[in-house]
Amino acid sequence: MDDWLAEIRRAVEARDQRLTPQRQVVLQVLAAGGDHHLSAEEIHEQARIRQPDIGLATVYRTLELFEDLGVVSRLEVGGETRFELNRERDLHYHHHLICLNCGRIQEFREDLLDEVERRVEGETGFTIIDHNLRFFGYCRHCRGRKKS
Amino acid sequence: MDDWLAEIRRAVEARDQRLTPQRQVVLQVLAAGGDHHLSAEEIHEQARIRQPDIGLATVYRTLELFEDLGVVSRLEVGGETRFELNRERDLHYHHHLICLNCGRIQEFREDLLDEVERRVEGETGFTIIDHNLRFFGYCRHCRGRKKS
DNA sequence: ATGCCTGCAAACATTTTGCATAGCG
DNA sequence: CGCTATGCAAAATGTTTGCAGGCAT
Repeated sequence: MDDWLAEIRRAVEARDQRLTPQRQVVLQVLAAGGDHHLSAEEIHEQARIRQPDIGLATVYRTLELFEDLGVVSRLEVGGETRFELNRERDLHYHHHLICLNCGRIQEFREDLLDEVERRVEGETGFTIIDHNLRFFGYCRHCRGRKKS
Repeated sequence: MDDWLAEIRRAVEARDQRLTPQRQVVLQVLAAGGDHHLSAEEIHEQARIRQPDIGLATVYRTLELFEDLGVVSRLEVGGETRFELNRERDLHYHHHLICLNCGRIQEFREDLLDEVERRVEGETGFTIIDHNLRFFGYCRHCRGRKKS
């Protein structure tokens, strides 16, 4: 099961860097967060439960490292950045649904975008590396009531 | 031709607000920007050419108003927010291609997303109001050379 | 010892807010 | 007048950086 952690450790050490306790804690927090997309501040808060004097800057630096490694990806929403663990290989094909009322973010897996991507490349001459699709609306719970 | 401006004036006045000189200048700047997506700072800079003592806060407040009215939309990219005028009615169906090298943003019109949207609504119970699709890659000019 | 890592605080960039004043209707 | 709008400066956010010390090889 910690094949997972071991793999990340290998990737980190391949860059002559270390999977320190702080970095592991950040991973644990992200993993425990499930499908939640946490802000740096929230990750920091959670991390402090296990590692009381971890600094916010360390969290940011850690997230940056993990993003470089492809372990984590960032999602900019409403002026702040939220982070998620990339659990599968097919991270390319998952999109976000953002509730305009409660702010909750859920995910959706989908593979219909390849076609669109190819059309865009053909028509514009742009070489596409990645995409990012977000839907805004109201989740099941917030349906009907716009304020809450 | 200024059917356009008149329409916005009507929308503003319908809220018991006014289309002041400052607000008009912001509109002019956005209109002159063509397909460019300007940051608040850039809009402020341009606006000052015509209206030297317009304040940055006014620009922000104006952009907020116009966003409420659906006249302007915002695009968050790389930690900063960029603004664009919604020229057509079908603003729903235009997406952005962001060059990872030079940062230039171009647009692409597309209507293939309705299908995806309906599938998402069916499978998740989410009510979708809007979406936002961005492609990241290299534009024609930056192809090949990743640094420049 | 020589690296990478860390916490802290300061620096930064962007956006928002408070307030006194100005200006339209 | 009453109410919206403005400029300015201060405050609030969110993120990055510099640095002195710490820790693991």
